[in-house]
Amino acid sequence: MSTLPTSAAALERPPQTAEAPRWLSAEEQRVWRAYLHATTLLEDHLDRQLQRDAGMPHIYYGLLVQLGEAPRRRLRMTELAKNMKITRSRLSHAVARLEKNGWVRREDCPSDKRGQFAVLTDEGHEVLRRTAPGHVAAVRQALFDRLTPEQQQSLGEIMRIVAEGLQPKEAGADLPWLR
Amino acid sequence: MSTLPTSAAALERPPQTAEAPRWLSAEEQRVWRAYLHATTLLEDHLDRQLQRDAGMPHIYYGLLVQLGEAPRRRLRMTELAKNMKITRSRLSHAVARLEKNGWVRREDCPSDKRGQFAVLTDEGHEVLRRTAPGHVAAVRQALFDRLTPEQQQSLGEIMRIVAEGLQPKEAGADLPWLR
DNA sequence: AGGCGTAACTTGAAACTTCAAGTGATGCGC
DNA sequence: GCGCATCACTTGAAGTTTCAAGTTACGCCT
Repeated sequence: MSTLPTSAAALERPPQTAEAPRWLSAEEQRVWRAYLHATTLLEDHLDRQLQRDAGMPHIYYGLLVQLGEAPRRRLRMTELAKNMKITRSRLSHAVARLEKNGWVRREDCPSDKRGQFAVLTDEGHEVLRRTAPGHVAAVRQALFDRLTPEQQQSLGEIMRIVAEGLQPKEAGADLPWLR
Repeated sequence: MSTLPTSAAALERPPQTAEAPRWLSAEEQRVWRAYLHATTLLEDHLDRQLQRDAGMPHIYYGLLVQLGEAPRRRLRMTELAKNMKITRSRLSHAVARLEKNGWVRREDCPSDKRGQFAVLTDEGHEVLRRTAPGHVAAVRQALFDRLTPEQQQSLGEIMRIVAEGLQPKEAGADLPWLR
């Protein structure tokens, strides 16, 4: 296909900029706005809740959770970034901050000298233990308590589909989505 | 109630920290993780799309859209912040940046000297006109094209419920949620 | 063994957000 | 018409994220 003459190529690629854009219908707009409102409000809500009760934003808390669930409470940086859907750069800065707090420690990977483990410290584990109940309560109150079981299930399906669609096509390949 | 003896008060307020926290079930966790993954990936995706094609992050784009839809292409700062579910402070900084780009202009409110209007400039309108099709396409591709009509409807309902729950209880009152 | 493309991770600066404090205006009670 | 609590908005600093560029190590190819 890429070897076709340019004129044919131009024909087969109807310039998207010239196509009449398919605007969102009134109903689609309502859905999209609701999505934006709900996600902004919820993120904001949980950020404040955790900043207040645990001294860190929501995503940092998520990092500790990941580490807490991992074997030996440690994860390679790239692995952790992948689990949390964030860039390595962002993770580097975040771990640096968590390290200053004494909640995470870095360890060299013995088998690959480029590699680093992020390890949950005992202090980190303790923070998690202390603040997890409050956080779960906040999530329940804002989300689960307001939805019927059917809605919860539906939400799960929808979110899986969306996440799936935005993720790398390849399974075991490298991580093209990580910048 | 607040005048009861402390012992009774202690009784009537079963210390929430002592209650056995209702952890998320395995299924609830799956839903919650899917939600977090999808929302992070989508936000990231749209931020990149708009940064690339319009030179601004998603939320700044949203501000322009709001202004574009408003009568006389202008909105009071507080109104705009409320529509977008962000704090006034954040909006102040954002508008300052958009002003530098020449996409928004501030105007004094004649009837209330404290007030400011954010006004969409012609350049701002032009940017919107030029980049809207691409953005709609991105939203469709990431979200609507992947969902059945039933799922779209369900998503709308769910998100309305969640947003509703996180918003100020009072209708016409002031804006307690704005910090 | 020596290159060389790439992987894993970090860094610094610029952009953005949050937080607390600050500036004037408003309007209401007296 | 004078306080004074509140409102509308801004500001600066500290914290976080992005972006591009950097460092070191790995693995493969010859």
